[in-house]
Amino acid sequence: MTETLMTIRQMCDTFNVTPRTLRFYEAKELLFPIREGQKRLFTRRDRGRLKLILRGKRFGFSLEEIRQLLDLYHADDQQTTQLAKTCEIGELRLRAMQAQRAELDDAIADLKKQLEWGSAKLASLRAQNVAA
Amino acid sequence: MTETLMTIRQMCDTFNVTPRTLRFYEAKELLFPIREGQKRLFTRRDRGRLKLILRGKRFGFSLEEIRQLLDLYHADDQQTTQLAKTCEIGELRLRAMQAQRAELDDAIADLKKQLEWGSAKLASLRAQNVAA
DNA sequence: AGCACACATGACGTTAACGTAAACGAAACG
DNA sequence: CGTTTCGTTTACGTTAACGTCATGTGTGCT
Repeated sequence: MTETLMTIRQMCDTFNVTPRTLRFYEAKELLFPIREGQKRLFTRRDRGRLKLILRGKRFGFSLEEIRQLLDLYHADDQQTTQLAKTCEIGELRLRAMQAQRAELDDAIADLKKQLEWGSAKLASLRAQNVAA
Repeated sequence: MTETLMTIRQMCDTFNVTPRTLRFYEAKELLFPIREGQKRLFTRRDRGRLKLILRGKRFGFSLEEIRQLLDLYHADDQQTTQLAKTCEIGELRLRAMQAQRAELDDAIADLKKQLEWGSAKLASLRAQNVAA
């Protein structure tokens, strides 16, 4: 069975982050480990959130933005109004991401073209070198 | 005719950036405006580079990474070895971008799913409210 | 008891990408 | 000629996301 509670070290090993990072996320209210005396114990919920945090970061979302998204992902107990608001945020974020994907596609195409040009140029330069 | 040289203010208005930004980019050797006395005058080449800089930034590329890409984009006068190196950087960057695109697609799919779930939940909540 | 070890809490340091303020030169305008 | 208007340099301030001590505490071995 996957232990239901994990120490800070187990978390670090599992997700490859430092203790400092986990404490920082707690301070920023992204995680809510329970306390056993002085020590932190991370729940299954915390692990779920951390997974999403790390993915969010890979796209350059700020921690603050991620916090808003997390609210959306855990909206089970929210009131209607609150849920509506978080959905709205999610829609905005979705559009932003789609726009970003479009731009990314553009940039990829551009870069590809440049690389082809570069290869061609390289080929011609090498040909010259051989000739000389 | 598009003026071949632009003042810092014209640049700012055209690209929606601050003078500080342009001076900063010059200090970082991303732009090379010529000097008329004390003042900067930006060339067509600077405008091209700035456009690419701004696009790069939208993907979270650091200015340093962007500088390397710019070298690739303006490699006409490079030596073979240098060109080969910049091409290599470009290839790496391309793979990174493609990977990022894949992750972005994943995240978009996830978010879409969550939003559908949210809408459904909202609908059922509203139905309850009407019933009550 | 003595000691290592895991964890905790400050609090200051770091990097990137500018913002912002001070202090000055040149030019254009009334 | 005085003063806005642009522009310049120098330099310190700022935010995000942690890193890196310094210092303190509770726990389990031996």
